[in-house]
Amino acid sequence: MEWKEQYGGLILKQMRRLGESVDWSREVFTMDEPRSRAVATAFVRLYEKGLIYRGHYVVNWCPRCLTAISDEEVEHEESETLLYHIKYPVAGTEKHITVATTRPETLFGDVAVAVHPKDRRYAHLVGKTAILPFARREIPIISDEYVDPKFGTGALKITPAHDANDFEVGKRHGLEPVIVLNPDGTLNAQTGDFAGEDRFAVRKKIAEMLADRGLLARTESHRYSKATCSRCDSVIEPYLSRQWFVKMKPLAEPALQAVKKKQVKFFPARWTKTYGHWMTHIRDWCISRQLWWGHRIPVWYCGDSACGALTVAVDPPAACGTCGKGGLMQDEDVLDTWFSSWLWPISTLGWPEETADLKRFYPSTFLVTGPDIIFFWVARMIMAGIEFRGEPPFAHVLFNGIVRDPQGRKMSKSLGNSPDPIAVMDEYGADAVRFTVVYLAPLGQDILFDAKRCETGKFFANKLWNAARLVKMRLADTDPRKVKDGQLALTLADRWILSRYANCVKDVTRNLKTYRLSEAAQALYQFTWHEFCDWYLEMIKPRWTPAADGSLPDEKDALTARVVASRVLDGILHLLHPFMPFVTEEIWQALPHTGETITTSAWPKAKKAWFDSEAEEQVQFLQEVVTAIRNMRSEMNLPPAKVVNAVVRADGDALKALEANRATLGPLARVGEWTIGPEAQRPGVAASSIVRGMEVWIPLVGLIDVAAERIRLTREADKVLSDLEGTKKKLMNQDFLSKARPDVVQREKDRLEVLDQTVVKLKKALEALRA
RNA sequence: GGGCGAUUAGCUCAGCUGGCUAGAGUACCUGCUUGACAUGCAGGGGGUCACUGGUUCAAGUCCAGUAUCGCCCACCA
Repeated sequence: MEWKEQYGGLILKQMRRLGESVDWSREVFTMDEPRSRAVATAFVRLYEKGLIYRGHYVVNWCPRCLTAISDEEVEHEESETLLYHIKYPVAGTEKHITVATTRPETLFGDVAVAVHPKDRRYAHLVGKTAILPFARREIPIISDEYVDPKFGTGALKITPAHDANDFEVGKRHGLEPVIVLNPDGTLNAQTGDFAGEDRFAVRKKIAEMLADRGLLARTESHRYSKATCSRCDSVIEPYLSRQWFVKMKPLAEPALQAVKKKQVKFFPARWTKTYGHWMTHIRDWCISRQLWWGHRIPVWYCGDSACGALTVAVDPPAACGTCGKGGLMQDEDVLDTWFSSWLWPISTLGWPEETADLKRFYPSTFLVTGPDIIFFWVARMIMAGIEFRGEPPFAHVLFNGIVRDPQGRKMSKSLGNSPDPIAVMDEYGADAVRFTVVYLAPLGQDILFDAKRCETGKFFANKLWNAARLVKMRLADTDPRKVKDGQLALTLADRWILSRYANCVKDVTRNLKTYRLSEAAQALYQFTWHEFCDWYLEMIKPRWTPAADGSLPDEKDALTARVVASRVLDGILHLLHPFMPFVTEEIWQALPHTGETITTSAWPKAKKAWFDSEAEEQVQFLQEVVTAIRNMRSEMNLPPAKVVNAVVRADGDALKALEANRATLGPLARVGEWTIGPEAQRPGVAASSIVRGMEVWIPLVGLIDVAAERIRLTREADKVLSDLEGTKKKLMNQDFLSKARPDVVQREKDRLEVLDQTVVKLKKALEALRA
């Protein structure tokens, strides 16, 4: 209980700090009374259905934990060991039969030597007996299909108590198993002089002694998969003991169907294959543990040896269910922790009582977890849900990637490579950590996590904070909620940001629906920073920034900017809220808002009217012009403070767009005077750039670095020429023209035209420099 | 032995339905005390998309195979 307070408390603290959205009033503990009752009830019901049984079997035994563990708790690792070829003398002859084993120390537990029935090499020995070295026991030489004649010597020592397959072979031949190990992995009294010594020490010693007696034919190195305990890393011993098991096949079948029929859907879908494979090859689940911590097995044994019956019950029975006598003893073992975990979806809702919660909340919509516990937990929850409630506990399962350290290793206590989440949050902030981790983790992909990467989220939060600060400041005492659409006059920039925003809403919402959280986060990051902040907030500065005397260029225009900016910001806050709950709530509260908390306010919707491809197209063009001018300025080493003039030769829509947005473009490109028109001429010495086939010049008398400009233009021309070549090639291809989609063909044609013009004009610009 | 993932800029990775003239963050170079933000702004260099074949008008994207790394499963001593 102390342990629970300490570590359970830490996890809860981390959850609160991370801002997890949790109903804290429903916190329960796996060992509390209602949950214990659920566990006992499940056991009793399965027992009564004949799905739980007790028996002697070879199980995975951990000599350090001193308990049986399930197959899932065993880890396998490719490893190298020695394969010992040991000669067993054949009784009554001078001959030997040589067996191959990796564990010579278990020879004391041998009860037979087996060969394949069709193996001619050994046919004459079947029926004879072999003499076990040291043990002075004779054991039969038998034949069994199980033996692989091609492995080792083709003769197999049979040790039923310490090998699951040998156990089966032994059973077929009516051979009594001999246990030679103590629970702690030392040899037992069966082994005479070796009793009390560790299995690995004995292995070495036996090998030496066999060699001394000429009974060790040879050793060879052998690759095998080493089985270790997932908790303590000790080498697992197959060990014959009495344990409780759950019969899995009947439970697995409906659970397998539920996933096949998409009643339960996995994200990413590939895990359904893993699940399906495991479910089809499932083996019975060993649920008893020889530990002190856990739910006791709800089984009582009659104290009367004449009766000896067992009573299985949820509540401790007063008397034996068979003979009615008292003095019952409860089973000493406890249950595998997963035996309570698999009931989690129902036990937390009050099962086995038919509670209101259970009726209302079962089944739930989805589960988030790691793929490393798909068998331990997910599969078993589905089985338990169907078994006890008649339907699966959830519709969707999201499998997160696993967070690894920068070297790609799994976070583990022994490596000490897992950062303390609280410390990371202290350094970067909870929102930053949340955002960064989601941003970095594509659906189901493991991520290499370095705390330093949380800068991404931290800087982003800072950016958002400052953008909000600007909006709040410029909003002055305007309350955008009270402004009617009719009071607004949307400019191109406004239409553009609303359109981009609508796209962003669509994108984020769609990605969230399919659990592509990282893509949703990236879309938000991109939109917020590089469209809303970098462009929109810059574009509207001339409109809503008051002069020194507090006056605005145009009241209606300023109002429109205020309303659009604050609406888009409000939308961003909502979309971002699941990723960064703290900072978004804080900002939202500081701005005019409706409702108590952003958490429960409505999720943004993209209004159809906002999608405006014309505005997007036009602004994109203007951005290209601005970028071209910035590029020229930068390459010509013109300081940002230096205001220059610009000349653009343009006509048609381009001309209109430029004319209409002079005031917006000026500050962005730091251009003072614009000369725009179809007849505009290169102004003598100038830097030039071609945007969509139109020439843009910056007159630079006395300022231009001719050599630098020539290099820049040449580089530009090279790139355009190679693009041009590719495009030409495509358009000369008859198959392309006839088979490609018409819009694709048209796009290539348009591109060709623009590129052609660009090349011509770049060449002209280069010539002009020569003069 | 089976299954699954990964292989794209120096590094960490996006790129879902094939149209990419291949992106982001970071690192790097240049210039900026531009009245929200130097946790910032602007500009720039940097990639034969592991390899080999195939399908297609068109492949980072689809198919087959190969290689390397990683994970999971499997009762061959």
